[in-house]
Amino acid sequence: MPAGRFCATIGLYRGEAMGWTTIKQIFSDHERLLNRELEVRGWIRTQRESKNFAFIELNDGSCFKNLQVVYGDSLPNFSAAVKYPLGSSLKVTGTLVPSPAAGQPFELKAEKIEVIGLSTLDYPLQKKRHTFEFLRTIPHLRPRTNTFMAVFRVRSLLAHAIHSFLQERGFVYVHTPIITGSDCEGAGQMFRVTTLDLRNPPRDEKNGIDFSQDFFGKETNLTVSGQLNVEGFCLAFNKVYTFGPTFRAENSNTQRHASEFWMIEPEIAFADLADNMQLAEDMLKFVIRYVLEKAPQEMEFFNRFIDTSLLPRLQHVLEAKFEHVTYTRAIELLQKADMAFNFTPQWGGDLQTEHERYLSEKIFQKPVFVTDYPKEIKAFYMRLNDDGRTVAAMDLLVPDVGEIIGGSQREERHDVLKRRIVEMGLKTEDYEWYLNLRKFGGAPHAGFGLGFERAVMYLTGMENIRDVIPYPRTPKSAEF
RNA sequence: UCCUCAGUAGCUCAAUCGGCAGAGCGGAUGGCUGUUAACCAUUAGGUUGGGGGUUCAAGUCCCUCCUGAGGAGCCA
Repeated sequence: MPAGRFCATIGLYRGEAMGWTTIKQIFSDHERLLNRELEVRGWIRTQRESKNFAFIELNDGSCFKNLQVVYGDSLPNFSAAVKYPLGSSLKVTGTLVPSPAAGQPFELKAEKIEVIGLSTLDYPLQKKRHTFEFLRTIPHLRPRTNTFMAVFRVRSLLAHAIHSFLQERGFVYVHTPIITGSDCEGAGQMFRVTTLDLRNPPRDEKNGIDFSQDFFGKETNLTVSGQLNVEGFCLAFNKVYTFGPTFRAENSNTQRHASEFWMIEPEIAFADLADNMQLAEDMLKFVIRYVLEKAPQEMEFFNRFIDTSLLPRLQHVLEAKFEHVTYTRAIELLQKADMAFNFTPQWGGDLQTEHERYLSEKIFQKPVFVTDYPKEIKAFYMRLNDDGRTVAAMDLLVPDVGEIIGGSQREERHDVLKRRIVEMGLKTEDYEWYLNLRKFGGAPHAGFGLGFERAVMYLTGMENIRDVIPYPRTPKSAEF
């Protein structure tokens, strides 16, 4: 049968019960299922054959583990089956029996092996280790590998964990717009959204581009943050959050940056910076605990093959109280450090990556909140402290990943906020609606942004953001 | 965007001073009665990222472009 043709009868989806047994069910209920006749459906991960018998490692996606299928030359299609290429999808019926060999407690002794979809000999995934770089060239196939099946299951669980944590605490999920009409969100370069003919755009009287003829009648872009929008909902619902895609057109080429990524932005009213940090710490601990509980096989795999210090480190984070240090104190600690930095730590300057790493990995060796940065290096909406020089901002630095959370208490005083907008060289008319939130019953409020992919990296030990996004988008790369 | 490194068989890599382009894995063929990245034997497989240049001779040296990785900046 040629590849791409289907021959076996396809079962219908029947809700939770699929009409056949999943490998997950077999692993969780193998004592009851032993010596029973079962049907499974999955893909050949690997196959080993001898003269009169053969083994297939079958994975059906229901769980991390493979099911060993054993079959002999009593099957009429034995000689054909040993040549089914890796990746082929099968329907196997047989009896679950105890395995006589070490390596697996049980196996499926096949009585019938039917091809659902044959693969071909040029299937790119081989019975050997592949580099992540190579697997990035086949993002549509890499979920069929151990590592990526584990990564993307954890990614899914982590998303659920975040929703669970926030929903259980009464947070309202707000879908802030992805297309934004304001170019003033203040977080980097944006992707333009337009239906104008780029080869021949309409011109205005100054020979500029006439955006009044564009789809929305003005310039529009993809969002770089939902924060400003969600603040309006925060001052109605009190506890709110966004969780959606975010787009940055920065030409960033690092392991930690992507052009399209997901971000979680909780925002709480009648709250200050300390409440904000407590929320961040509780949330991070909750989701770590959740993923460890729901994906023990995957996490064990990461700890064994990706990062051997992963589980001890996560356990340590669960037990530790996160550190808190002011920016001013952090600069002092860095200046006293017995370490030759490429950039000398100096009050008023940004913390360099090397400084952040030194703080979280050497001095504290656990997650650390750095707070109260100089107002000049932070966004206009962050609340001005009483000293007049710093703002109520916080960054959470974690070992190995770096900045995973950035947040602040927001400036709730109308006059101070207006002054800060002017000081930062921004136009007050662009922020009229935002200032109005302070005018019509404002309240102290605070929030933060959690980079979802960075959290996935932190929980899995994966070092490159391109390996925790199904189809990553980075500069010069938007294939598939 | 800047700095550094890399690109050779399907994959992972080697090729000494510029001198016949190789190995392992994967594939094919055969063998093997319990394999676990199975094992043993045989075998096929190449526009050395693209373009240009130097040279009797270029995978190797020079120029240029493309792609990838690591670091920096920006940030989540």
